Amino acid sequence: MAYRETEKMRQRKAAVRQKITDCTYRCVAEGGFRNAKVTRIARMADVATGTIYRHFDSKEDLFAEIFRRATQHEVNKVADALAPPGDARERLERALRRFAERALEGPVMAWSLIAEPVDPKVEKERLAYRKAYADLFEQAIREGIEEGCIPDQNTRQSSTCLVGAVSESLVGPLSPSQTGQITTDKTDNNPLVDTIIRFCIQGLTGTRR
Amino acid sequence: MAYRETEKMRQRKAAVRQKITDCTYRCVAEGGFRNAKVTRIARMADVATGTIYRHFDSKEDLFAEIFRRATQHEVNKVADALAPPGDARERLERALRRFAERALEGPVMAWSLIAEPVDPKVEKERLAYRKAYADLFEQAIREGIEEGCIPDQNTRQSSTCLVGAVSESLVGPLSPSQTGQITTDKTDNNPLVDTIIRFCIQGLTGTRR
DNA sequence: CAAAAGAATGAATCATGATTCATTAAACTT
DNA sequence: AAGTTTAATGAATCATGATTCATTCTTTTG
Repeated sequence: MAYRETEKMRQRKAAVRQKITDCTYRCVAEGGFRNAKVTRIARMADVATGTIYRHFDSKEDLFAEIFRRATQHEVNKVADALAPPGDARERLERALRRFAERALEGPVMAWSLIAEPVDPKVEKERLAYRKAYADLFEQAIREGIEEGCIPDQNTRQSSTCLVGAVSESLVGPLSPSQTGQITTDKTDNNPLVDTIIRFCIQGLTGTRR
Repeated sequence: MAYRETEKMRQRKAAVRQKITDCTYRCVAEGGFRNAKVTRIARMADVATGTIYRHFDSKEDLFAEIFRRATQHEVNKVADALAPPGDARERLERALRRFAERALEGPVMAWSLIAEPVDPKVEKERLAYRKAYADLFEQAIREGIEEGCIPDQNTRQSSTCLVGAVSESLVGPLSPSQTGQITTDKTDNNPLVDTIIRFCIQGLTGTRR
């Protein structure tokens, strides 16, 4: 017998793979999937282009993995914001705010996840992503209805309106090229976000705060 | 002297040009700008690919023209809906409904105009398009504020939220490939549209109808 | 260390589609 | 009808970028 994968090798391979995914993520965050050419990723990760194909069957597969990783992260953030105690309305407001702030911090990534055209395998991931958000918001709206602080309505459709209002307002206008035209101050008192949140909550509850 | 363009020729050229733009429009309506390859347009219009370059400097220019044509049409439709008498709230509701119905009738075109990534020259047209919508809605909101039927607010931002909520709800979910999964009944009593409109009006006015 | 196996390389190949341009056809003018 | 000018043609060329694969480098094992 002549060769068997050793632990050291396993780790080294994992490290390379990790570097590739990290660089892909960075490329996408910078300029969307359009911007993430295999050659560029390879250069950035300091490997040969062929190496990428040793770790992934195709660019599409690589992208799908990145997409999954990114969306899990985002959805978790929003889920976290929804978790703490409070009435449904408060919690929804918190979640929307988190969603909006995340989008403002990384508008290009947000746009890529929400709206950039992608290959079929990635589109499949996107469906799951949309569903995850819709489920989160829907659940909260439903709880609000039970609690009586939100009037009865089609929860799924409302949830979609929420995502639409926020994402279009924040990432739609400055979608592809023109980044950095929005004041991305880390502090969460961005008046734009406030306006959007108010619109959403009113759309949901039909009452002015 | 040897040659001077005659009326007949002028008309024939105009006809060819028209045929090219028509076919481009159809291609885009079917599958977005992605789908509108020069070769396909040429085949469809029954001209040689080179002929297209006799009428347009580049594909980008052709696209820009199509985009302009399409958006003028859409914006006019919405402006029409905004024109008839009524209080601002009624008129806004009518305009939003028109906007939504148009999007439902041609979801792919709507998506192309709103969200599909396009070349710089086309993106420039899109900015004008967005602005046209924003201006329309904004003006109506402002009138509503004066009339007292809409509370004071940032009219520009609210207007963006309107466009976002509607477009995401209608064309976002079924953006690229999967058309025809929505019940596109011509009758204007689509419950999905009703839900969205209600959400928007509430978001704007803060009152349940 | 030599043999064996896997990993990495990156130039070459393929695929897609826009654009060009030498050639042909058509339209005017006298 | 011959000469001149513009229009149309579509195969060839260019540009971009994904993918392959013969070759080279590393690791493992006896």
